[in-house]
Amino acid sequence: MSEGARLPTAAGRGRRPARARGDDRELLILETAERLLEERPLGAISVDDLARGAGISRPTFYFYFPSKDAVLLTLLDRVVAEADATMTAVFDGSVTAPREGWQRALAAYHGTFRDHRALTVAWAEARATNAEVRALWAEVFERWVQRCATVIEAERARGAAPPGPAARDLAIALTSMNERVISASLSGDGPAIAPDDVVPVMLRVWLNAVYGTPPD
Amino acid sequence: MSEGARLPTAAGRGRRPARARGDDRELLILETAERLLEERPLGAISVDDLARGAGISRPTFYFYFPSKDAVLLTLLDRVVAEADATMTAVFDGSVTAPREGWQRALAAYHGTFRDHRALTVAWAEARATNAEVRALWAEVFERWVQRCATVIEAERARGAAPPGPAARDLAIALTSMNERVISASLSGDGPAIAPDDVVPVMLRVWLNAVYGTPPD
DNA sequence: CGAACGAGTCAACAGGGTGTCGAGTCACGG
DNA sequence: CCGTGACTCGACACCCTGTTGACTCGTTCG
Repeated sequence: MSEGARLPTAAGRGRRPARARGDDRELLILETAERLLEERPLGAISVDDLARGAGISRPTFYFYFPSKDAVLLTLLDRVVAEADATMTAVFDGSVTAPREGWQRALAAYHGTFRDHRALTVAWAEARATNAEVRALWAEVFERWVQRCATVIEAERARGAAPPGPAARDLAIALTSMNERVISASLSGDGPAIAPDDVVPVMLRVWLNAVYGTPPD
Repeated sequence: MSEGARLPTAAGRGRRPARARGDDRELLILETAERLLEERPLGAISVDDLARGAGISRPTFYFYFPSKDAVLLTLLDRVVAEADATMTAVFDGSVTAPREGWQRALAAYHGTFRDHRALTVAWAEARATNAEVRALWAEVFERWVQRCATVIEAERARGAAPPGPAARDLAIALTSMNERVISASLSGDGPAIAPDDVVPVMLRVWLNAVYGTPPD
């Protein structure tokens, strides 16, 4: 099917369409993966499904990716980049009140994952069995923890927050909460907080944990 | 191997050793599973491993359990029963101070899972792919949430705790934190809180979330 | 032009896992 | 001794993964 399409892409720019076909296929595989993940869990998607979805045979799939998980990893790298950008913007943005700063950070965190529901759920699933996925998550988690720990220490230093457990431990505990609460809310199994209440509830716990009775 | 063993068990009691052999085998499979889980993750254990570990062939395994996950489920049922017993004891026990009550509850929660590290990690892994495991966990989680929500409401009613987010939402958020923090601490991948600090840190977050600046 | 090359492609295979079927064995109770 | 029910497993059907080797087809270069 679609045999007639003979690299009409980027024709005007001329000069060597090298790997034009290949890039298309790669993209198609990624899109197929994202599409299939919307309708069923990662475990129910085979390499053959991805290959056929992209109009190629299974062996050809392996020409582009070393495994099914590698496709997921590529997809996740994008989300990670997006999340990092958002996170940096939020942490560097001007904060008038502490409450507002934390609120914005939590909303950004929540928003990023909510915008990629299927991917987030698949991520959680793959983390259980794939070491690379686990490592990628650990990396993201660690960055978030460090930023939060830094802020908590700053708040303590300027006397806005009382002393307490090691800032890092507190950050780990609270970030763990975020992760699990959001994951449960998105995957929909088990008791979960209603989507619209996720951020307010988390915010409340964060503020209490960092400041005791919250400011304002 | 061990062919010579000809049901010498329960010989004195006489009268039909019906299913004596079978019960042994079933037990042996469960023990094998628990033993193998100490040394490698669930995904790296095949039905054949379980069967050979119990000295039987793969088809015979299916006489006792419908699948590998069913073995895990049986193992988990025991832990759940134990956890429920502990939990009930803790919640019904006399509490002199609120702080002490929560501290005891969190320590019990943490202790139950720490005492079954391998099983807890396997549980988390299986939850990603198996609906029954997910359902069992949801049940346990829900019971814990309800008990906590009830206590939070009682504390608010008697004026010990200030109003805040729906008690149930707060309970879900905090229980989610427990789950993830303990799971990370036991599985050892990614940033985690040191084992001995898990309960103190969680306690601090719980008290702040429920009471604002904690009592005492 | 024609050989050489590299990207892209896939049928066929090897290997490992799951779950099932049917034909057994064996110890009792009638 | 003959059934019956617990128990056992060789062999099979299937599904999935990852690899191999041959093949097509543009491009490039002598």
